[in-house]
Amino acid sequence: MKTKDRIVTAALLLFNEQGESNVTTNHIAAHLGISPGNLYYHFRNKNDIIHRIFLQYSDHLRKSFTPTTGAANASPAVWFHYLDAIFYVMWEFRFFYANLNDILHRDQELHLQYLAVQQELTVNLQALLREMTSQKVLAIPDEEIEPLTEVLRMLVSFWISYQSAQSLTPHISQAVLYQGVARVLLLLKPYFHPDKGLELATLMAHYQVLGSVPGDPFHK
Amino acid sequence: MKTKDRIVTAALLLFNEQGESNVTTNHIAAHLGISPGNLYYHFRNKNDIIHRIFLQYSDHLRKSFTPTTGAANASPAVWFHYLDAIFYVMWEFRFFYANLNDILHRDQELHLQYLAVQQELTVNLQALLREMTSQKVLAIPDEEIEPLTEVLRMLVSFWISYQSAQSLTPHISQAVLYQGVARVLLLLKPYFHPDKGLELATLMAHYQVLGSVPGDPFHK
Amino acid sequence: MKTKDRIVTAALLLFNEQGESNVTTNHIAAHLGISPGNLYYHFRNKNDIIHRIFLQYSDHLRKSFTPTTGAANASPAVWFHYLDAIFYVMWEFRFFYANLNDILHRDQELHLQYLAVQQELTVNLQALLREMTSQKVLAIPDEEIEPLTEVLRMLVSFWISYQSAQSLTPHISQAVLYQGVARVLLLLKPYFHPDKGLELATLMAHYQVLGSVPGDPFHK
Amino acid sequence: MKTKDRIVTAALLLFNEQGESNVTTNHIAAHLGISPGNLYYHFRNKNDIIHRIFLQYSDHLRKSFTPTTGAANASPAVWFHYLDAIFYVMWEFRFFYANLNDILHRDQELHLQYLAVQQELTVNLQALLREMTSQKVLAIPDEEIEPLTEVLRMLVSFWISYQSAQSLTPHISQAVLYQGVARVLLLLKPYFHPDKGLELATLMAHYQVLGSVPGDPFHK
DNA sequence: CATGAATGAGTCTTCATTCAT
DNA sequence: GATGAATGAAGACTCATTCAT
Repeated sequence: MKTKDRIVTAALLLFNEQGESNVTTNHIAAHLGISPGNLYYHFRNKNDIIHRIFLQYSDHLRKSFTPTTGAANASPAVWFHYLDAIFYVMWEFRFFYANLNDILHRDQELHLQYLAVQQELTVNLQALLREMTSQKVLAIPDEEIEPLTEVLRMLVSFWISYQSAQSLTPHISQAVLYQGVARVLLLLKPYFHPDKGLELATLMAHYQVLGSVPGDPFHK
Repeated sequence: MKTKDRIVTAALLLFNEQGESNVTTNHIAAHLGISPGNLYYHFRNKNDIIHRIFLQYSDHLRKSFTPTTGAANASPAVWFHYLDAIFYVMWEFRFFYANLNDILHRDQELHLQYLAVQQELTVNLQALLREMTSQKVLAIPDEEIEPLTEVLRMLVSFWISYQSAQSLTPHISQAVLYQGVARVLLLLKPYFHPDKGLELATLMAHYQVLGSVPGDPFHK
Repeated sequence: MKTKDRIVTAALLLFNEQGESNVTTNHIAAHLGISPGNLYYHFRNKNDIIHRIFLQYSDHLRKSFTPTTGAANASPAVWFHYLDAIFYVMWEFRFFYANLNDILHRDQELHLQYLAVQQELTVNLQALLREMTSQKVLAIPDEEIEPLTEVLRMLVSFWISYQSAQSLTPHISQAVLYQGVARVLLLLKPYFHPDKGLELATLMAHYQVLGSVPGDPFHK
Repeated sequence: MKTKDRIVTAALLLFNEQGESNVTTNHIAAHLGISPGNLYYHFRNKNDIIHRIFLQYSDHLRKSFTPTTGAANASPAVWFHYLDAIFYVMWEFRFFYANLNDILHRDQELHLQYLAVQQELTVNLQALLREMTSQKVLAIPDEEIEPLTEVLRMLVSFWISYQSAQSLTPHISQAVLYQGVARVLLLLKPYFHPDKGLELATLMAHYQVLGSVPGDPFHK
């Protein structure tokens, strides 16, 4: 692996473990056993590293949330796909969610890119909900689509922050993130078509189980 | 007003205006025209000031969310009271919501107090929802009370952070907070008893108007 | 002596001895046995210190070059005064002359102040030459007053740089500065009225002697 | 053109444009599209490049200021030649004049070469003035030849620095350099033989025109 | 109560230079 | 000849906190 990639990987690891603000460029360099100068050879500054990580993040988002049309959206398999994708991004880039505002307000360029990605997501999510409504999976009044997508985005974006505030340690476990995924379903539950009760129950059960792993295997 | 109180007031003002992390103890002292030493005579450290602010915060919360029992909970006046109280606390202590995790994870004692208050709130909120359900205002299945309160708490706790992330400036307007209050209603809407449609519509209209002040009078 | 003044004095000393660019804020602090933080308590940054020194510099200039009118300007005593003042400022702030452009182009505010002082000086110097011309001491054609003042200003401003370039060590001695003063007289010599030959010769002899001290007593 | 020469050419260009201290070895390499390692293959270090530029500089000087003997020195054509040569060297190596002391005191070997060239120049210049005096073009008392050559050298060596200090931008235009050439004539004017008034006036007019180009064509 | 000077560890960043390939 | 990754010492500056008066 190239040094440049090793830096990104190490930064992501340390950011996720210790919080972005507690990880200095010197920490990252020391962690890799390279000199600070070398790190600055590959990246102009710390924000530049975060930029690179953000690219990975938005790539994942774009790949995972390309909307499908038609009957596919009536299949639980597709629903699993989306919910798993939510979980994956939340976990892999949890430092980003945990320090969203610090990071965005320090770097306007990144903030603009973030807003662009959010805008795409909003459009896709609304299309998805409308499609599911027309597939008779959901029954969401048209005027509620918009506020609902907003609440859903907010839930996903700040679930980690919320959970971090609920716990004395800033670390979050995968289980806690699965609980967040389950909450997404909870918010949609009132709108689910009665016919789909069984499928919905299966989905919810799935993520509730994942969300209740007693001993978190990832952090002691 | 005593110096000690003036410090708390000034700190709250500056924190809300500029963000807690951007306000140093020297800023606060300079703002009041006192010496940093004097500030440290009254408070052991910066966290100690935040502690005092937090006391005001939790006092407000406790006063405002004491649950009522019986028919009172069927009255829109009471609902207004709660929603206005939510708004008030969000606005008055917005710096706290904007930097929740930074503040909590730096100071375990404060964090414990925060969790205690949240626990009280959770109990009260659940009682309120149950009471409203028994008053035939809402119809929330018992097993959904718990997750719903959690989502509501989360919505209120991170609405400011969410909105800050959506905007290029970290400043928050009152209008934006009223939109958050309106979202609380939105989440409850599916559970409202059909009979209460009119009252609900009035409530929602009220906060939507407040949330859509075109020119924000607080920040240009 | 207050710490703030001690910092200015130490900075001036070290700047003059080692060159402004070779003296860091940490050097200054270490030289005084104070912490870097303390230095930054008294001054916002390194330029701020230079600013303060520049104030002393321009104060001296303004005090020393207030022009006199009338017969006084025909007296050798007054000429000595001006030439000694030139020497004093060159010596006391030699670091400034030695690094003029680096310092000015790094700090626009200082640069503007510098230009303002230079403008004053130009006006005063031109008035002086005209006065001496009308007192029959000099005979400078009116159209040459302007370019001549410019050359004189330039000579004084860059004499130190010039001499530094001529020597393998960057240090300059007082003798070398006196040679600069003598050069000022040299440039004016062609314009001196024949009647004043004796006075001029005395003046020149005075500064030539000072400029030829064999062993420089100030630097080994 | 060989890489080694391309490096020298690029370095000179960038130094003149941006100032020697603002141009890193990496800048030069990047400007040429070569690697820093390659640059260091051809030159031991940054000073080594400056060394090479200095060779060009001194070659020009030596070629241009070889003194002529006899009647040739009474011809305005020769005077033009010398003054144009002064201009050419000032313009082509302006970075060197702008940072003379930084460059010399960093590199003793270069400094020694510089002093040697200056010594040659001094000898040649004095010979020239003496020759012109014996050709009845100038009338300089023998004891003033020496100090006058020194002032002239100083004027030429620091005219750029002086002008840079007078302007808020560090950039220098050709017009400004022509003004410097005109100042050389100004300093000699008092010594010019009355018979040569016409020729002198022509010369001065020539360089004054060049020195007063309104819109500087080289920098916007 | 109050002053304000002082501390010092820590942060990001730069750049001439080296070296294995 | 050339690449480009790597080094490391150094610099300016910040800020919560302490302490003598």
